[in-house]
Amino acid sequence: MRNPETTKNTIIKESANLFNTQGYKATSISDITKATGLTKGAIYRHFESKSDLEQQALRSLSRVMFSELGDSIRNANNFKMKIEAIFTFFENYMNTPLYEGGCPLMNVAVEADDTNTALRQQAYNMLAQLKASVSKLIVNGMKNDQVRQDIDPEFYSTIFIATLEGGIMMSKLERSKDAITKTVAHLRDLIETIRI
Amino acid sequence: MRNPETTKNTIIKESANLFNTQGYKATSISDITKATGLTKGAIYRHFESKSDLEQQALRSLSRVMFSELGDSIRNANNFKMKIEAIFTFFENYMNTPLYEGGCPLMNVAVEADDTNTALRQQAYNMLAQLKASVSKLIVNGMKNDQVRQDIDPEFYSTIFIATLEGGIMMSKLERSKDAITKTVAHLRDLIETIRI
DNA sequence: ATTTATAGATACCGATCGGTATCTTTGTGC
DNA sequence: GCACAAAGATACCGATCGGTATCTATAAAT
Repeated sequence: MRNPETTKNTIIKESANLFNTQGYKATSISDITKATGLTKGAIYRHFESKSDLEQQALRSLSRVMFSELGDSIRNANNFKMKIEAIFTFFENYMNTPLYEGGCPLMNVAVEADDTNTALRQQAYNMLAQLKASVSKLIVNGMKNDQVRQDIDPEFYSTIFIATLEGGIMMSKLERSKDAITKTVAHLRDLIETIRI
Repeated sequence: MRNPETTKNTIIKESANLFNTQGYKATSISDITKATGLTKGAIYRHFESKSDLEQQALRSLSRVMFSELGDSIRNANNFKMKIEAIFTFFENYMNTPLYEGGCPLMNVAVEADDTNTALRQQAYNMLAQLKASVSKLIVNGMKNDQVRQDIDPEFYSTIFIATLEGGIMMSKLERSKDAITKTVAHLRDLIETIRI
C-alpha cells in the first residue's frame, strides 16, 4: 500500500492535471493535498518546493504529449498519414483529451512570464521539440519524394503549429469543435499544395 | 490633483497592464497599490471587489484593442489594405505593442477556466467580436468584387484568427518575430487565392 | 471662511499561502 | 519479532491574500 514511487507518481499526475486546468500559480499545495488525499508533509518529502513540483509536473505533461504524438506519427507509414496523425492528435483535445485543460504547451507559454524562468524555459524547449518533429516529418517527406523539394520545412512547421494551437484555443473558448475542424480542413488543403 | 475619475482610470490602466502581463489570479491588490501609488482604501472605493476590477480592466483592454484595430481597418480603403492593417496590428504585438503582455484575448482565454465565468464570458464575447469584424471585412470584399463569391467568410475568419493568435503565441515564447512573420506571409499567400 | 460630502489613508480582520520541525506509522532486513 | 530507516501525518510558522471599518484630508458649495 505504501509505495513511495507510486506516491510520487500520484502527486505528479494529480498536480499536473490541476496545473494544466487551473494554472500553475493558481493551484495551491492544499489543492493538491485534496486531490491526492495526502498531506503537505508527504508532498514536501518528494518535492523540495512548489516550483520543483511544477517543473516535474510539466515535464510529465510534456512526456505524455510527445510520446503520444510521436507514437501516432511513427505508426503512420507515409507522409500524408503522418500529417493526418498530427491533425487527429490536435482534434482530440476537444473530444478525448490525453489530459484535461487543453494543450500544456500553450497553457504554460501564456502563463509563464519573465518571473518564472524555469517554466518559461521548459515551454520554449517543448515548442522547439514540436517544431523539430514537424520539420523532420516534412524533411522525410521530401527525401521520400512525397513532398516538393522547393519548400522550407521550418516555414511549414511554424504555420502548422501556429494554426493548430490557435484553433484549439478558439475551440476551447467556444466549447465547440468548429474552429479546430476548420483549421484542420484548411491545413489539409495546404498540404495538397506541397505534396507530390 | 485629486480627481476621482482620473484615479479610477489610473487604477484600471495600471491593473490592466498587470493582469495582462502577470495574469489575473496572479496579480494581487497590493501589486496594484504599488503600481498606482494608491492604497487599498482608494482602490476599494472605486471597485467593489477584485473580480469587478478584473472585469473592468479587461473591458478596457478590449476597448483599446478593438478601437485600434477598427480604426486601422477603417483607414484602409480596399480589401487588400484592410487585411494588411490586420496583419500589421498583430505584427505590432512584437515591436510596439498597444499594451504589455501580448494579446488580451488569448491571455484571458487561456487563464479563465470554468471557475471564472465572468472573465470567460468576456473572452468569449471578444472572440465573437473579432470573428465578426474579420467576417464583415470579407463580406464587404465580396460585395465590392474584390473577393471571390464562392468562399465562406466565417471559414476564413476562423483561419485568420487562429493562425495569427498561434503565431503571436509562438513569437512571444521565442522572443522573436520569426513565427508571426511566417504566419503573416502564409496568410498573404492565402489571401491571393480568394482575391479577385 | 466654514461647512459638507467624499476621496483616499490607516489599521486591522480571518483565511490561506508556501514551507518546516516534529511526531507517528509503516515496510523491510536481520 | 525486533530494530531501523524512511514515508507520511500533525501542528505550526511568518507572510500575504482579499476585504472592511474607521479616520483624515481635500475639493467644492455656500
